[in-house]
Amino acid sequence: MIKREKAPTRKDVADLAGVSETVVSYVINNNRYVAKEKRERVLAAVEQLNYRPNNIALALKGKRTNHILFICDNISNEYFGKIVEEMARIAAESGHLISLMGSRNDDSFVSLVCSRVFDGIVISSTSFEEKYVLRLIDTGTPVVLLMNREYTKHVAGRAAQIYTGIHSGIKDCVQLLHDMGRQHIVYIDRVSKKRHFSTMADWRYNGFVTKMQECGYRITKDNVIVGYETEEELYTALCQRIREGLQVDGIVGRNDALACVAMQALKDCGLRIPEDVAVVGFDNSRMSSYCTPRLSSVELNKPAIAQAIMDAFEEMNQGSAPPVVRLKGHIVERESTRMPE
Amino acid sequence: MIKREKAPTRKDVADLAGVSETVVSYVINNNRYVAKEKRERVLAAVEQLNYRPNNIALALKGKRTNHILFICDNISNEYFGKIVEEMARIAAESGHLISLMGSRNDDSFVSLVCSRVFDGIVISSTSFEEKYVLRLIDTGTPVVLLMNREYTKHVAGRAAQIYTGIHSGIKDCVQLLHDMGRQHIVYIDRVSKKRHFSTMADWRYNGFVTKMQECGYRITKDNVIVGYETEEELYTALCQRIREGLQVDGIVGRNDALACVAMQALKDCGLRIPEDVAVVGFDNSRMSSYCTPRLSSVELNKPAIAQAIMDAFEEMNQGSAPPVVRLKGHIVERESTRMPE
DNA sequence: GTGAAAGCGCTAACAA
DNA sequence: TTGTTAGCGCTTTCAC
Repeated sequence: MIKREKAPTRKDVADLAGVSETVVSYVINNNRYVAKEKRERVLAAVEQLNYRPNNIALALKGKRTNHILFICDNISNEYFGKIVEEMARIAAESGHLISLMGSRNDDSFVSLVCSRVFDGIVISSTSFEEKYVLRLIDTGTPVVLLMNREYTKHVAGRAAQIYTGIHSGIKDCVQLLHDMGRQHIVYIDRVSKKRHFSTMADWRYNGFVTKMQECGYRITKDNVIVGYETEEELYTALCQRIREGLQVDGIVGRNDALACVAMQALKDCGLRIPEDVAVVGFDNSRMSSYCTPRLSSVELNKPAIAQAIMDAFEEMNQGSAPPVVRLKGHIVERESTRMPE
Repeated sequence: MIKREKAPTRKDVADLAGVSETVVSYVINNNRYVAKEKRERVLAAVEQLNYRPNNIALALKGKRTNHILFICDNISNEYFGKIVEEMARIAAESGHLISLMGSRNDDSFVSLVCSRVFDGIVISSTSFEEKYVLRLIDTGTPVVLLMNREYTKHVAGRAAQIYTGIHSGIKDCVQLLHDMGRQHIVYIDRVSKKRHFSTMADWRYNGFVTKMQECGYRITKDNVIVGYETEEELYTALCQRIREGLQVDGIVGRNDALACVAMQALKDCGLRIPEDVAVVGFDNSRMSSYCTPRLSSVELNKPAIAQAIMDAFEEMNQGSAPPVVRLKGHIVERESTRMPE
């Protein structure tokens, strides 16, 4: 029951300009010589009718759709929004639309995405299954992966891979706390309704464990807080564990929100930040400058990430092999790790 | 140079099942009687080839695209993300994709959106120009407007209108401060590179001014903080104005981030919150529970908004007139407005 | 109950 | 230099 008013078609333009549809096509695409005078008539008709080529018809013909899709875990995370904003800025001149979509781990979601046809798909999700990634790649659409996690060999060489700096970022956090002489460093892993546990395939978790070992720390189950479904639950559990004597003088949060929850728990247990416990978050989101104390946090280079994504699509469309890019982030230090004089 | 591997088409299915393409179509759409045995062969072929109808071809035929677009001002605002999440949850069973896109105020953006064809478009933007909204409506696509601002008569009846509770929410803020006996209530308006000034067409500004008058306050230029390009600039200016003796004992922030900036300025000027100045924000975003003191904030009913949007599309697709829906939010009170005993 | 054929808006051989 | 025409994958009369 969807009725659309008839947008002007190529035929309308042709009629108005008194030429054949083909000529219109040539003028629009600028790929054949057309008599100057006819060309001008066509352009005038285009102008007058406010004609725009129908993207859908183009897509059907196997042409570009001018639409790039960004699939993420959590659409309300400002990190993704910022990257998409940057991408949109870059894409504005090439005439691409960028849209952001939350992932769903099921066949019908993937089928829908496949059938809708995009010029490119970027995936930044720790939970989106690799088999689905492969199905997307199989459609022939250029795919860019933001490497939050490891993928198997099946993906290698078939999709662009951008290492955003997550791994080294988390390592920097551990280094920072290590440099402060902290002995009991604790990592706050994701909260998840599905009780999703991180493995070494997860690049944050991996970075933490790897760096801890490099720094000579021994890792026990007390070094990784995991298994809670909500932030409230995490808060409560944290308070309890602290009161029960959990040894902790440094915390690395998987993201800023979790770091903030941890800070809340610490403060409510009478611990001082950073004197008793130093805390670092991840994402450098707005809340890191608004919480108390202000939170040190890893800032990934979002403009560079966005640029790398767009460049990767460009290259792949030229026929090059999917590139692999390695970027780095840096810690923005604030009060939560800065000892008062 | 985009090459896609050939996805199975209706013809492949027909060949495999040994029937005509038409029969396949009938089976898929379930709109004609097909001999049971043939139907099963078709279904089997579909299964075997993992065939999915090509959405683009459907769209070209004027069918649904199963894709709804949400256009917003600021894609990294978690408010939009939450609404889209809810919409996606509702849409999962009807098989719709929802995607979020930042608006751009120019012809080419609108043309691109028009030509891409969506089943529905929701617009929540204070800056997206009405003429562009009208162009979108003119394509025949059902449009839902989230009423952050006023539109002219040209839009009325042609697009669904959802009043999210912004207007009453801001009024509630003023009421709350009024009830606390505050005399000098200040509204922090948006920061904007373009030095965009709010007018009475903006529903937050409008709500503030209206309610202030209803409560009998006199409004001077000191009651509206406006005209700064960045949050830093706002912070600096605020500090200076406070030191110069700005009269203020209540603040309403256009959003949580601005309220937080204001709190920072107040604290840094030695004022106590809420004793000296009570502060309310808007959006009830995560930062409102992480800042110090925790910020009271207006929570809009995002699940209800999402439901209203999806219902509106449903109705419009049934051929009903675009509905008008009025929702309400409520203030989540926290420390920033709660006087200690 | 089923199939042939037209056509959605567009591009790209191929002919003229 | 320009027009004719055959499709891209699909739906839907309209015959059979």
